[in-house]
Amino acid sequence: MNKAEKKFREHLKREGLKSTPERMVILREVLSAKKHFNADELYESIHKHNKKVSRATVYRTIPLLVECGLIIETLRCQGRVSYERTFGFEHHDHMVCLGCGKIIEFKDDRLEELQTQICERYEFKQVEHRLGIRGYCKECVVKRLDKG
Amino acid sequence: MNKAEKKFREHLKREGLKSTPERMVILREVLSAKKHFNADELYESIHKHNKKVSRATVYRTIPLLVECGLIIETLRCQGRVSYERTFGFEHHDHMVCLGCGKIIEFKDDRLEELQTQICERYEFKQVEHRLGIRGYCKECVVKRLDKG
DNA sequence: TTGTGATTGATAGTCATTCTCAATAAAAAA
DNA sequence: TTTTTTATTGAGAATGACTATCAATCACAA
Repeated sequence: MNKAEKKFREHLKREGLKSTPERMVILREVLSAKKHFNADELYESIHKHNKKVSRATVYRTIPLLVECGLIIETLRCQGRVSYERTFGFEHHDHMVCLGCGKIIEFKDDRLEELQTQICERYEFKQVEHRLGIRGYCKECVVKRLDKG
Repeated sequence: MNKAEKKFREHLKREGLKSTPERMVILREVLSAKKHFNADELYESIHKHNKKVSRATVYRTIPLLVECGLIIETLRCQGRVSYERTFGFEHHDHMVCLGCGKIIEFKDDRLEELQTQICERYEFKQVEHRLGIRGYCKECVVKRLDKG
């Protein structure tokens, strides 16, 4: 049992919920998921490994993982909610290329500091923040120039 | 005919699209809309003024207004896309209170500058950016303390 | 072991949004 | 001014991501 599983089990117990095998399967899949994933991708990934967990169960488990702090909701892609792991990862932000859909992750301590100051200015107690920048990666900038 | 309408008409013409009365009605409503609105609110607002424009037309027109730079998509509220005017407004960002839903708008030039630098670092040509901070406003912080 | 209530699976339901298509209309061309 | 072209409309059907339902099962506390 790894740390993430332990964290999840404790969270479930604290909330008066049960640690079912399905929930553990989903967690395991999340821990090996690619960087950004949506509910459907997670469901399919589980099924690719011959684990039979219903789609509804996947959807139901996601908010539990979010509450537990193991994953967060991140950039929407094609209007769909997507998630990424937070367990063992540092907070970061994203640039999304409108051309090719590439996601560039970045972290800048100055940004973190500035956000903290801004929140203090408004006496706002921050829980989470997200910066999303949309535009064109360098490859697409070149491509768009070529196209005229 | 005001500047926004002129801008919209020119954009439509440039794109080989038509300036229909319905589109102008929708634009007028957008210009008098409250700060943040969703498609349904816009539709209802139009109907409150006895203007008969179909819901589908409202949905169809929104992306045109976005392309034209008159409105932008902004914070999602209850999973629904919401919009706000950009015409005649400065870019700003949002803090959303998880307690009461209040939206605090803010602008900080240091943030704008930093984002520009970050984009330069990655050679990313920025089209738009959004920072959303979620947490608790000072009233809700107090309320939550009271509750224990 | 028993009892309780959470959880599952699979499908029906929901709802914001988009699609369809015949009729209409904006605007360019004649 | 009239005709032509094609974009656009309205209204309801369709879509699809996500949630609700419910009988059966199961995790876990006693």
